[in-house]
Amino acid sequence: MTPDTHVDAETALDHAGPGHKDDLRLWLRLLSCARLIEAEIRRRLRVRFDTTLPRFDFLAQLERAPDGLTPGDISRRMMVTGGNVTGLAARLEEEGLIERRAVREDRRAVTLRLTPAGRREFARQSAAHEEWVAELLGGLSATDRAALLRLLDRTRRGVRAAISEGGA
Amino acid sequence: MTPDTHVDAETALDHAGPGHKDDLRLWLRLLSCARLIEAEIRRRLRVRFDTTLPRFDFLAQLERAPDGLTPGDISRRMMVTGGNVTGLAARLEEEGLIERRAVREDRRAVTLRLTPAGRREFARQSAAHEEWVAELLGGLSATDRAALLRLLDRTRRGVRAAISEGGA
DNA sequence: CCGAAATCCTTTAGGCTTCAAGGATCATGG
DNA sequence: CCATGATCCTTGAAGCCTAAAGGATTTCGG
Repeated sequence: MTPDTHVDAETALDHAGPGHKDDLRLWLRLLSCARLIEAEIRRRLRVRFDTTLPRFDFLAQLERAPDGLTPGDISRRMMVTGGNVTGLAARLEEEGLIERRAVREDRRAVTLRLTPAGRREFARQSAAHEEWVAELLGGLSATDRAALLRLLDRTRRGVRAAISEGGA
Repeated sequence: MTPDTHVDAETALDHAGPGHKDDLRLWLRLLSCARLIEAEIRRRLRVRFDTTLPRFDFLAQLERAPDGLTPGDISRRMMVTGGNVTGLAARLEEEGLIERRAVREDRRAVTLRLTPAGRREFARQSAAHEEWVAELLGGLSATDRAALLRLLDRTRRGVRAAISEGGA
C-alpha cells in the first residue's frame, strides 16, 4: 500500500536475480503445454473409448506386468494414493477389464491382472493413444524433439534434486 | 486376432516412421516433468497455506483484474467448466477471500473480486510460489532455460495447430 | 511364544472436475 | 408486444484424488 512496501516488493525480486521471473514464465509455459496435450488426450479417450486417463494408465501398468501387480505396486508406479487405487480397481473390475486374485503367501495382499477382455480393450486404446501423441507432436523437427527430450531430462533431474534437498 | 491384423498394426506404425515411439517418450517425459513440479507445488500450498492450486490460480486471476471478473470470464481463463467455478467461488467466498457483487446491466451475471483479506492472502502465497518455482528450476543454466522456453513455445503452437486441424 | 510395530488394503470425508440439465434473464425478430 | 433462442449461472450425478483412520495380517524383538 505505502510506497515503501511497493518498492520493497520489487527490490526483493530484483535482488533475487533475473531468474525469478524467468523461471515463473518457464514453469507456466511448461504447464500450459502439458495441460494442452493432456486435455486433448483425455477428451479423445472419453469420446472414442468412453474412458479416462487414470483408467488408461492403470491398464497400461498391468499390461506391462503379466503376473499382475498388487494395489501397492500400482499406487507407487502411478504416484497416487492407495485409496485411489482401490476405487479405480473396483470400477475396472466391475467392468470386467481386470480381476483380483488372492495371494497365497500374504493374506493381506491381492494381485490385480488384466482379463482377456481387458487386454484386448487396452490394445485398442493403446494403439490410438500412440497415434494421437504422434499427431500432436508431429509438428516438431527431429532436432527439436531430441533437444527437448534432453532439456526435459535435465529439468527433471534438477527438480528432483531440489525436492530431495528441500524435503530433507 | 488373425495374423493379417497383427501385421497390419505393426506395419501401420512402421510406415508412420520412427517418430511414433519417440513422440511417446517425449510426451511421457514432458508429462512426468510437469507433474513432478506440480505435485510439489500442490504439496507446499497445502502444507504452508492450507490451500490448493485451483484456489491459488483463481485468486491469481482476480488479482490481475481489479474491477473483478464474472464466473464466465474465470471459466474461460482457467480453462475449466462453469460449474467448477461456481464451486470454487462458493468456498472462497465462504472463507472471505472473495466477494460477489451484482451487475447492474445484467441481472443474470455477477462479478467476483478479491476482498482486502483475499488480496493480502494472495500476496503471501504468490511470493512463496514464485520462490518455490525459482528453487525448483534453479538447476538449469540460463542457456538451457532460454532453449527450453523456445522449444516449449514451438511445441505448444504445433499442438494447437494439430488440435484445430483435427477438431475441424 | 507373544505382544508391539509395521505393512497391506479399504473406508470415509471432503475437495476438484466434468457433463448434462435446469432456471433466470436478456436480446431479437416478427 | 412477445415468443423464441441465446447467454449466464447453478445444480446434480459421477468419477478422480487426497489425507486420515481403521481392520486384518505379518513380522520381529524379547
